[in-house]
Amino acid sequence: MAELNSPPSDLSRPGPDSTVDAFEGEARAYFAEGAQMLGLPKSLGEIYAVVFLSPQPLCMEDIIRKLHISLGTASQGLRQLRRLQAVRVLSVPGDRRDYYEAETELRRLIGHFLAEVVAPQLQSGSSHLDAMRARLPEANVVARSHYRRRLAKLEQWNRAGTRLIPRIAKWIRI
Amino acid sequence: MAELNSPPSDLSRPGPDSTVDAFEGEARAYFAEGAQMLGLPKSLGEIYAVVFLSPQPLCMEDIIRKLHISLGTASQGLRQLRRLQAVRVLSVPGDRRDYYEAETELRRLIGHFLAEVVAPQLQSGSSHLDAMRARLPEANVVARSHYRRRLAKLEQWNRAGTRLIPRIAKWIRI
DNA sequence: TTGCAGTTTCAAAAAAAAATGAAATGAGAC
DNA sequence: GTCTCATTTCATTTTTTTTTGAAACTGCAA
Repeated sequence: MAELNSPPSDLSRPGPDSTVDAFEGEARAYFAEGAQMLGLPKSLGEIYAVVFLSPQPLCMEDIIRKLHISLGTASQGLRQLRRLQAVRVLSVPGDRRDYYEAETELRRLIGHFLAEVVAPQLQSGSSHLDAMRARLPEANVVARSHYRRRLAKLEQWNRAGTRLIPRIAKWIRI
Repeated sequence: MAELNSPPSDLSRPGPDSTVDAFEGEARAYFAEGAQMLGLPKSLGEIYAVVFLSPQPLCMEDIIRKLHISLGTASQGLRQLRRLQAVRVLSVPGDRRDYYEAETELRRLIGHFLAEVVAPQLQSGSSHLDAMRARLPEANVVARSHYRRRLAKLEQWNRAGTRLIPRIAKWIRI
């Protein structure tokens, strides 16, 4: 209840508020878990949570202050979020800081994730499959046809994935 | 070329063969990367690769010998693969060891992954959202409606995911 | 320019995740 | 039932990932 009308050091930002903190804490946990399921660092999810919830765009310093993380973590986390286009960068004239706001369209978030994370994975997979085909064991006829069948199955998976990816982004409605 | 006709210690298994090794090495890399993209341990992918490629079912000892991993890693990896129903257990009468063969139907692999990994995540997410709704900041009217809008968006995502999951498994063709 | 706030980088530290292997457990051959 | 060997468990070690923060860099305001 301390500073309802007395901002802490910056004019326009609200001070500590226990209901906001509890609410934000849940949101951070929500996104942290989501990030981890996608194989991304927990801190990435937390940074996104803070930007997602904020009514105004935030600068890096705001994020550091809210999450008590280091400069390095914030900088690298924001870099990744930018790469995934999960945040947009805004420039304020007369202020050299970068401000961030969240991309909140699930359709776009998924589209960028597919393009930045899944597609490269499929491409790398495809290289492994090419290498496998070049090294098909010569062994005996029975074994060879077994390996060939397995490889064919993997190639089928990879092709299916490659064809599907561009379509999924379009199918998403929300 | 050493032991083309002289199995190493077990009658029915082929000995070292450099073309098989190179082929399998690529397959292990393929599945290791795939596992990591799904947030699963690399060793899980490698174990699956070995079982997936093997013409015969393998026992744990076979896997340990092929991958040079410890008993504990093999046991825990197989436990997870069983949980995901990515491998099936076979019993051979008169042999107390368990033998494993791979589930190779992508449709089923995806279905089990959705059920065992994604669905619980959505459920947990849903709890966080409930907690958020119970803690909606009371602040001023403008802020409150902003938070409410954000929360509604997350709830919409979660519902979409929950509705989608059972359908995806059916849509998969391969 | 020049100075400096804002940002990035990166070597080192900390934390988290995974692997190890010996001891405990347990299933099934005998 | 007993004994053996396959498997599980789990405290410890190793490896990998993430975080930290100080130094280098950048580009804008003055």
